[in-house]
Amino acid sequence: MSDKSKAQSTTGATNKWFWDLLDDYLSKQALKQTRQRKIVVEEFLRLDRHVDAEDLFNIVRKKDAKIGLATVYRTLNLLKEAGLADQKSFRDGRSVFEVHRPDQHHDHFICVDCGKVVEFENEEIEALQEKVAEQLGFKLAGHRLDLYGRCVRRDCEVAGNYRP
Amino acid sequence: MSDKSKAQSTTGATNKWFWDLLDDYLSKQALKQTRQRKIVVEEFLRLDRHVDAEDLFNIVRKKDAKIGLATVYRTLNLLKEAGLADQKSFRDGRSVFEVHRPDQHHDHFICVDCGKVVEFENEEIEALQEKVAEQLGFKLAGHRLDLYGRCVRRDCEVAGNYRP
DNA sequence: CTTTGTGCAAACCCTTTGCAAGCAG
DNA sequence: CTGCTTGCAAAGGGTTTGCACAAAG
Repeated sequence: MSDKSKAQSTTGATNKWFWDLLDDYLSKQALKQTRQRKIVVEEFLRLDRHVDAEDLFNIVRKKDAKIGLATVYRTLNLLKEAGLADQKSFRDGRSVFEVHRPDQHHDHFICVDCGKVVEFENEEIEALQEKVAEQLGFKLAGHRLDLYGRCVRRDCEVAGNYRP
Repeated sequence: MSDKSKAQSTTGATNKWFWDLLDDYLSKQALKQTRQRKIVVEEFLRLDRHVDAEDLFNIVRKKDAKIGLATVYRTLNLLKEAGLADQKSFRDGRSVFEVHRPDQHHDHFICVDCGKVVEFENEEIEALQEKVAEQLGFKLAGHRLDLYGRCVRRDCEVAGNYRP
């Protein structure tokens, strides 16, 4: 568990790297920069947490009521193609997206009672993963680690709503 | 990476514990033992690997052409309720089921090119997970670890077909 | 201008559900 | 007999796609 909060800013200021990579990708693929894309990405970055398409859609439509859900999906998929976002599916059916940080990967702890998600990072585990991959004769490209359990909160009484 | 092959048999012989628990569950819940359920569970156990509902359906219908896909889904969900099977979703939309082994949990390595899945187990990682959970103030109940990478097989050229 | 992007709605895909008929207990 | 189960088909819920119009380069 290291200092995971240092590099992240809630403002868009430190996200220049993201926009740079995105611009790069767009021009290389001869894709276009549009108002809608800009809004979706801005909000995605501003939130800076895992969101599903509909979450983001509801936020984005406040900025521009005419943006469609399909555009949000298309933009998120674009980011995924560009390697700038990761897609995961925690619960069934619905999947969530989050900014892909090449340097600073984080894993998740999900409370099986209230569904709360806490992010964490552990270098020892990451190192062991590399080792395991090597032993198996694979070249590791990425991973996903979700821990499930119960958080020790008084207000966490919503038992049974979420089964991994 | 320990001796994970020792306890598993491909025949149904060592699966008595499973049937016992299932029978228990059924009678306690006043549910019924039916021909269809028996066939679905038999094949599920015989395969002894992660399968999606349609996979299993295609196998099961060879034993009984009249079994419906819905029944397969219902049976798998029953096993999940009973705590005898785990459900995971590797790729989008489709989820896979596998026998829940309380004693012997395994994680997965998924080739991002050919989609091949290899199971592994690493006690050090598991131990660290406990530690992390404790540090976060959680009580660990389970986990899911998927490693993504490329396998070193000559016949693995199916690049781009699978993105985690 | 040419080509990509957008909105809308319909199409898709996996999974669940309603219903009448079928069986286990 | 009672009520859980099944098959079928239709409905659901999230995601994608076809199409005509809009807009970026």
